[in-house]
Order: sequence, then structure tokens, then C-alpha cells
Amino acid sequence: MARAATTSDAFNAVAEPRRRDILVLLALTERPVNEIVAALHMEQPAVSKHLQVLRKVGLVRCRRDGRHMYYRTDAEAIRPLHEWTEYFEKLWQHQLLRVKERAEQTTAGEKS
Amino acid sequence: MARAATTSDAFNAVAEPRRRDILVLLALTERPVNEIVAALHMEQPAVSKHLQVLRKVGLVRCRRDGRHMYYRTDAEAIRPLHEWTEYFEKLWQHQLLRVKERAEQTTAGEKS
DNA sequence: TTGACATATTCCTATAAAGGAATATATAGT
DNA sequence: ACTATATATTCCTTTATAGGAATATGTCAA
Repeated sequence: MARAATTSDAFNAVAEPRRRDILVLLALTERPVNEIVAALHMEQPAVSKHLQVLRKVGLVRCRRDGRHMYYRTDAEAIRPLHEWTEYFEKLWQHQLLRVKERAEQTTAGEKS
Repeated sequence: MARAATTSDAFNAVAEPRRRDILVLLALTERPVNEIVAALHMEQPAVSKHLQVLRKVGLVRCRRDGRHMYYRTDAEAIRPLHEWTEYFEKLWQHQLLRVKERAEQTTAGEKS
């Protein structure tokens, strides 16, 4: 079996660095394709292809205006990713806290 | 060009659902390979292969004890992922807030 | 209709991957 | 040394890319 399709979910879609670049670029403002091409120094077909992948997973939305297609990031679609990582982040913070506590106890012990 | 290697970074490594399962399983406790096999109902070679991928990216650490290899998740290695998604999460929360404010203004306007 | 601009799609190639089966390596016990 | 257990690696097949070049589609303007 091959690897899962990039269009299967947000995790796979976001694995590609250029797609992450695109998502960041389109986070605050919608932009037509040619602006993305210029901003990220990529070939136009490459940008279009990445946009289709992102669109299938719901990470971007688009709107037509004349000859231009305006794309924007749908931040909410990244939530599943954020929530999955949050679990580990909390764990990490917790471990940090314990390390800190242990360090403080040791220091206190040295002082007494 | 093909897709980037799963061993290139955490984003690619985590794109595979089974690997995410493994990371969750090993988040709180270290476990030998055969326990992972039993818990996730996977073939042993498959588990070993996924573990090597995760190890190369630093998402898991391992320790040998006799015939057993104990693996555990390194929660800190997931930070880059969490931080990247955080930007969009904040954006989404902000948008939610604005939607809420607008709704309240509308309600107020209707009342007056 | 013709031409120019904007975007999408197709075809091609090289690379990567996941699962399954079989096998290799490592360690403990006798 | 031999056996059993635990884990890692190799080989094979099928599938999915990502990029580049060329081309198709869509839309406006004269």
C-alpha cells in the first residue's frame, strides 16, 4: 500500500512545506493565484495544484471575481491538528513543571 | 519529484494515522514493542518500521532492557507542530469573537 | 471573433512509501 | 552450542505523489 493521499485529511495536506507557506500567506487576506505565485516564487501550475489539494481538504476556500480566483485559508480547518498536538503540549508543560519543582526542592535541600 | 520522506520532519512523520496512534499510546508510559503490537492490533514488522520513522525524527526515544526495547514519546518534539497550528487557532478564536460581537450589536440594534 | 490575461489540467518522470512475507539480528536461559 | 523470545531489516508490489512542460479552460475587452 502506498502512503495516504494528500487529499485524505489535513495532516497529509499540511505535510508539504509549500502548502504550509500558502496557508500562512492566505491566513490574513484572500489573494488571487498570481499574487501567491509572485510572493512564494513558485510556478503557477504548482500553486494551482497545491491549492486544489488544500481545497479538497477544506483548508482553503475560493471565490471567483472576473478572471481572478481569490483564495483564503479557512483557519478552522486546522483545528483538528491543533487539538491533536495540544495533548502533547500539555504533557510537555507538565513535565517542565515537574522538572522545575524538582530543581527547586534540590536547591532548598542544599540550603538547609 | 516525489513527496518528501516521512523521516524528513515531524509534519511528514505524523501524517500517518498509525504513527499518531503509536505516539498517543507512548505518551504517558514507555512500552516494549510487543505491547504496542498487541494494543494497536498491528503486525510486529509494521510497528518496528513506524518506530524507526518516529525515531529518526526524534518523536520517540528508546531504551534497551534485555530482549525488550522500550519506546516512549518525546512530547517536546511535537512542539513545532503545535506552534505552527497555534497561529491559526488564535486567528480562528479572533474571528469567532468578531462574529459574536457583530451578533450582539445586531441584537442590540433590533431592540432599540 | 480575436487576442490577452488568469487559472486549471494533463502528461511525464523519478522518488517515496506502506503492508505482507520471509528472514536476519540480538539477547536470555539451559 | 542450542533454543525460544523479542525486535529489526530486506524484498516485493501497488499506489501516490511533486515538479516541469505543454496545453486546456475561462473571462474580459475591443
